[in-house]
Amino acid sequence: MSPDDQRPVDAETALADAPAGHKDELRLWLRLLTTATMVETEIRRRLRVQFATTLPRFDLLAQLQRAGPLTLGGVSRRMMVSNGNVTGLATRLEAEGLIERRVNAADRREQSLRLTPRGKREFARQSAAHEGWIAELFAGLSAADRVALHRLLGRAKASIGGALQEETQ
Amino acid sequence: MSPDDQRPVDAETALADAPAGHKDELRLWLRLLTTATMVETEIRRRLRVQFATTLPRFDLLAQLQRAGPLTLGGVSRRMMVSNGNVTGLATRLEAEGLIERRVNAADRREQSLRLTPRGKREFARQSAAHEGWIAELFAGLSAADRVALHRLLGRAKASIGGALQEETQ
DNA sequence: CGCGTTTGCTTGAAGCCTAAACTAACCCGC
DNA sequence: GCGGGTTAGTTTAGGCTTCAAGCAAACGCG
Repeated sequence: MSPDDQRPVDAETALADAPAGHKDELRLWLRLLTTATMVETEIRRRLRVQFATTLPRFDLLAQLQRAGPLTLGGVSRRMMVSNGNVTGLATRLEAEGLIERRVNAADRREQSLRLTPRGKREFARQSAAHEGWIAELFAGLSAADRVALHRLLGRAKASIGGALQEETQ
Repeated sequence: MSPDDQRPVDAETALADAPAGHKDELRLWLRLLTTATMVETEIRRRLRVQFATTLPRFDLLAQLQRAGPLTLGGVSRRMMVSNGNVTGLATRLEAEGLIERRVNAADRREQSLRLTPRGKREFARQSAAHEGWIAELFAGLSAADRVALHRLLGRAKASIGGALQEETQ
């Protein structure tokens, strides 16, 4: 039973010790994933304990705040999630009185979502805290490193986007 | 209402156009998140269509393959997920005949998970494909960029880890 | 020895998420 | 106008995930 090391071991550490091949890319991917997961988990935790909300709810409010009234489909595309997902999320947020639905008279298939006044207030509080949390988590990175990282991630995104394109074609 | 732009818009593009403050870090975080999400979504999709499996299942098999027999708790720590999560995952994988549970005679609270022969074969196939997919997605990045990105992500991880530490103390 | 604590795992309730099937509304061309 | 195709949104089934509560085994210490 391998007395089993008890300290927390992150996925990357556990996985990265493999032989040769494309292991280079694999290590990069694991580190990217681990980093994103660490931040995401912490943000979810803080949203839960400090605001009794969740990341998807917060994200949906953020879309409405920044892009004005949106259809469900618009939110779905922006959040990169499925249509059905947004339906459920919107239902819950509406029930909580943070957003409201309004059917588009000109095209009755569509409905636009918008923040209620209460939703605006609530999101403003959450958003300010959120911005601070992110700043705090990345504070250990120099400004130059942040810029460099941002640039390299841009290239990574382009690489991935390109690969996805080719696949479709 | 708002004829609504129809092209896909990723979260980052949609969110990053905000005023001043700690927006620097926020933009970095959004790009990091978007990049990771793009890869993850594609990997999930390919696992589903090519192997009729899911990412968490694959990850659990990967842990067992690379770290030998593990307790549920060991898997939980390595995968950075909750205990209850692993219970359900293990139940499904056991039902599919890919792993087996074995109670530790010396400590009957513990049970070790290990791959069955069929699990080993299945994972070997999936793993080879997975490695290729990752290489493909990051192929547009030069070796130098990959190294630099890996290094910067290491610093980001350290920054985040540090912030989490302080919080606890 | 015995009792309180810790540890490993399971359960239950709730929410998130997807793909696929479906409904309703719109559009287009005849 | 009307039928075929498209688009917006909902529903359903299934899986993933968490937290919190709970149970049983083991530990530790008086």
